[in-house]
Amino acid sequence: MVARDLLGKYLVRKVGNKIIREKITEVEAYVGEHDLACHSSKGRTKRNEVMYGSPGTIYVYFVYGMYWMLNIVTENRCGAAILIRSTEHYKGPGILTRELKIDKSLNGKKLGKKNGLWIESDFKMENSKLKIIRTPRIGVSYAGEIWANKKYRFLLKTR
DNA sequence: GCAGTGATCATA
DNA sequence: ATGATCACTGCC
Repeated sequence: MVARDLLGKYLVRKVGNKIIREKITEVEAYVGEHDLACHSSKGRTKRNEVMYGSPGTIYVYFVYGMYWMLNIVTENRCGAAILIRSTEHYKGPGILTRELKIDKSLNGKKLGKKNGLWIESDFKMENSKLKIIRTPRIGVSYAGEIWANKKYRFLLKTR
């Protein structure tokens, strides 16, 4: 699963001359239209349009009148994506995007240096076994018992 | 525990 | 046009 692969990698954000490099510690998987917790479960709309793009596309959306959520599309045209929930220093998806200055200008763009947001891997991390914890996803109780309880949240165990 | 906040979507 | 909902956060 792609969600696991993102854990321990570095999310790199360049804004102006500043580069922020943050280790990803928490992600959630949203696996497609059949996943009732996934935005694409209600079909294709203007908001979730970019989820139907190709892997590596950035899906950013706005919730609760204040927060941007950062997702990476993982599958070709299935409406599936990974939510990046937190990194080493930024706990929580809303704080992460606030600190990294991520907003809808990145929506629909591809990960890559030219767009100022990309993923880098750490050689040491690739060769070490990561301790990963799985739990149900956060804030998706509306999805019904079956989908709300799926263990699609992945955390890096730090000690 | 819950208020704040505004885009988005369904209903009309 | 209106109203409900929301992949959250911070303060109680």
